[in-house]
Amino acid sequence: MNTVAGERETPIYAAIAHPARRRLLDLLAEGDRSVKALAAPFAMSRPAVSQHLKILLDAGLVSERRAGRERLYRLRAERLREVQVWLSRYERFWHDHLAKLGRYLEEEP
Amino acid sequence: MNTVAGERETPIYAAIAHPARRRLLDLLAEGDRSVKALAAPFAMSRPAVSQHLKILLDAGLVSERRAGRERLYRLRAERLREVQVWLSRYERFWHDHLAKLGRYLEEEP
DNA sequence: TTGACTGGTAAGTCATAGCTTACGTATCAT
DNA sequence: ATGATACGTAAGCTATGACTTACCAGTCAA
Repeated sequence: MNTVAGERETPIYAAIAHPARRRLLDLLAEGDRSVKALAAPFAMSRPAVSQHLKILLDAGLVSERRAGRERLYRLRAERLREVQVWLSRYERFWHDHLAKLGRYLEEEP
Repeated sequence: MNTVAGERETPIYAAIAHPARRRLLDLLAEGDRSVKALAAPFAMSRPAVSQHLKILLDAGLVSERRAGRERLYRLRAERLREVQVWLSRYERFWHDHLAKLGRYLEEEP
């Protein structure tokens, strides 16, 4: 059993694994929002939403600034690019018809 | 506190949240592999890899077929498209940044 | 048939994710 | 100054994710 080298973990994939956090990002894509505004559509408590926001914050997917007694969260979508880059290695599987044909020929010798 | 409607959860995001499972997909992108071959690069036990494979299987990201005493796993990359579609809503954020950067560089030679 | 492989699954442990309520702090309005 | 608002965080609970070892069944080779 050999070890996989350079296994440094990105918190981004775990951050977007939860549907509530993806929804939060979706809301923030429309513009900066306060915690209250972000929590409104959810059935869960506001502290729960705060905890989700912290996870997004730690992953660098959002930033926060204070405005009076509110805290406004802002989307940092650039961090999602890492995921897109990883996904791009698989694009050929649904874009490239030749690849499909190649795989078909492989399974039918 | 209103409820978010239609909160149907996809197992795909959770499936790709674990680095070992992303690595397994990466390995399978090179071609079909037996469990033994897939487990080789990992420090964890083979049953652990089997359990990861089951999660990928349940998410529809891989399929399995039997060949003698081996089980060959095959990538089903099309299922990743769902993630790419979600990500595409954020592409403009870094495309905008790049466009701005490009214009800035043109103005300041 | 016997023994070596391949690989799934059960059982058990440990850590942590995800929620709740309770509380503290800063800000604003009156 | 007082009370209401916005929010973070601590504490505690439960469920589950991620591993391990032990065991089982199926396949192949001698």
